[in-house]
Amino acid sequence: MYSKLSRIQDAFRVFEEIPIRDYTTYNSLMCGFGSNGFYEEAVVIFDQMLESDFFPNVASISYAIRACGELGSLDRGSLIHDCVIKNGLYSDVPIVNSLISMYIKVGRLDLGRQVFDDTPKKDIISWNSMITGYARSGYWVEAFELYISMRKFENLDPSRVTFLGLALACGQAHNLDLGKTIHGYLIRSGLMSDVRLGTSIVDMYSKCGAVKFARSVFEEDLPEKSLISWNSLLAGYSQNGYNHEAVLLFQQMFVDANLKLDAFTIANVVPAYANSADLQGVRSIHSIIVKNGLELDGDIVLGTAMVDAYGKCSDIEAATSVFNCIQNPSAVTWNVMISGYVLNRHAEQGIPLFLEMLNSNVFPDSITMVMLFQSCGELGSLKQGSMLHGYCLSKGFDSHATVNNAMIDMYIRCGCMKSSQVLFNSMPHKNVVTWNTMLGGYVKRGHSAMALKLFLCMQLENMHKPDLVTMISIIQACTYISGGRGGEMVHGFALKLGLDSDTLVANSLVDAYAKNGLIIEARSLFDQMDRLRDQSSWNVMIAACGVNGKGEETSSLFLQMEEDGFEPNSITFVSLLSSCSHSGMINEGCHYFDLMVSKYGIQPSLEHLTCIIDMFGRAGRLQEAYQLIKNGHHEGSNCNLLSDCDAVWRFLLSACKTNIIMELGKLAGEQLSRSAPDKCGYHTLLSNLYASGSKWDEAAKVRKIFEDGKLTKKRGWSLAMM
DNA sequence: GTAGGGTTAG
Repeated sequence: MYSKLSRIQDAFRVFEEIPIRDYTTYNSLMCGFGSNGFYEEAVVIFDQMLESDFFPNVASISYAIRACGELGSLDRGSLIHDCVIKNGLYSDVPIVNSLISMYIKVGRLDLGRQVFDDTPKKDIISWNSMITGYARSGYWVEAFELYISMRKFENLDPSRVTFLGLALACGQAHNLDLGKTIHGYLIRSGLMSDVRLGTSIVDMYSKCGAVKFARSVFEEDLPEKSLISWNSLLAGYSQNGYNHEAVLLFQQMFVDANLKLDAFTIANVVPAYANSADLQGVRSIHSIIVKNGLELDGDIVLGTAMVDAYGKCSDIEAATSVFNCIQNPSAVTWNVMISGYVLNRHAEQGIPLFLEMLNSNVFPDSITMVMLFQSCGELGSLKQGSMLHGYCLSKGFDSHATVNNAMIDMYIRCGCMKSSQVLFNSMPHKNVVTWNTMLGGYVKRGHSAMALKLFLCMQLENMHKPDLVTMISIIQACTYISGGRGGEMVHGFALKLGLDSDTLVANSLVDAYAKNGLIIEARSLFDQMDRLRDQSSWNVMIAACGVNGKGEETSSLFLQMEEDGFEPNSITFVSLLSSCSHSGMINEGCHYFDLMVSKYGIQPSLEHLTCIIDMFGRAGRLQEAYQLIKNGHHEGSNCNLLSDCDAVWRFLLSACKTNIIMELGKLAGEQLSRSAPDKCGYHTLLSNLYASGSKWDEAAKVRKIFEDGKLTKKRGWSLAMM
């Protein structure tokens, strides 16, 4: 009685007090433990039973097998399996079914299949368990083969559960065609009115990325919707990048009084907020979690999603604090935490966190390695990266293509092209990302010719079709090869590969033509783009005019851009300002700067300010640039670039040197000596400024301070070493 | 006594 009321402690107390026990006592207690999730306890009772006078009967054995499956305990499960064989229970179908299910739950599909093949008697449950087992792991071929055998050789009719399994197989394998067939069959047989089956079809379409179909099934085919139906559609939106739709659906669910949202709902909507970098949204979800009494620590998936969300929204403190709340972080939790640190410019936390992870006995997976290589690459830490490379070899992670790709990227970022090449050449199973990483690496490091050579190899090998990412890298490579015809060449590639109608590719091509000085070709391609144009296209075209000295064309482009409904962004103004600077259009430049701040409310960035300095510098009117920035338009903002940003001062100082403007240069030098005394770069700049103005004494003085500084440092080191 | 729809990282 107590067991059925979920008051398992009381049940156990009563059990302890019963002096004379029989099968029913043991079985009902095991059943009680099992159905309340106390599998460990169920197994303990089973052990006690073995020691007692009552040998377990079929019911107790099947309870015990189930408990082993839930616990993931292969060893215990196999022991009971032996016991089943010894006692001649192999002809009991439910026992055999429990064994199949247990092996599948502990992740041993092969052993489950062995039992399935060996057993003389099977029923629909045996077939369904095996089909669902394959389906969960995405082995749709095996799942369907079994289904066909079942119909053909056993003449068994499929049940609803069979179709749940088959729909799941299609979803896991992203097999949309087969999924549609199943859907059609369910409609014809009138089974779609079953909420579970209908929901499994929504889920199948969601997993196949066909969210429109998922939505229409949800709306039209489901006469009755459960919370799971809603959650399945929400997952479909969220996982396929339909963030806005996911949020809207969630809000609809939130106001619907008949729905009591659960951890699945929340875990599904969180990535939608996270991927649109909506910190407010994530915070509101956090408060919903608290209000609904859903513990972040209680559901590891939800907790992990929250850590990830805060990380992606740049609130690393909140991410850390959620992470610290989680008692038993999973490997995924550790992974998202490491990733959060890398994203938020704290890559140095990667390795220490990894060591902590190992300490807490959570085994890292291939994604952990990918994250750690990212952090080493970000830090340029070749030493840590190489050590991690060794670790991967010893643990067998080097068999994962993604890990190898991350390693190649790490070596490239650490400036070690040789190692990345060796690794690349040694990889037996490359994928398109491998090629793209290596290609992109050559481009980033300025080895355009090598990139083109590799691109040729890729096509000769003919194993992996170049994709958009390949194309963008190749366009960039061609932008900087000599002869000026790189743009045409790469345009040819894009046409051949059928990638020319992609906006990103077309934008890069416009840029490539422009940088090769072919402004006419750039403009003509830009005009052809028509509906393909996005905001970035306009930015690229404006910049293209700028570098080719066509400053006057930018104003009309800017007007057209606004007419076409694209609002200029920060990058647009960088392009505009740099174009004005190249064409010596100071008045227009000032006008755009003013427009940017007052009309569009965009805070000037370092790039904008360097354009301004460059623009005035070219005319020898640096004092005005200084005034503009100083009096500028950033009053009231938190960040005053002139007092906070050394880079602006350094750029100003450097411009003063070129223009031999002593007073302002000195001012910039003094500012730098105050704000960045440890960085010696400014000494050189300042002494060069004095030297170019023939103020040799001052130049020498600055140099002396610089040399002395170095000397002190050296002395400090020798002292420390003694 | 056995099977049975949904969740996180790249």
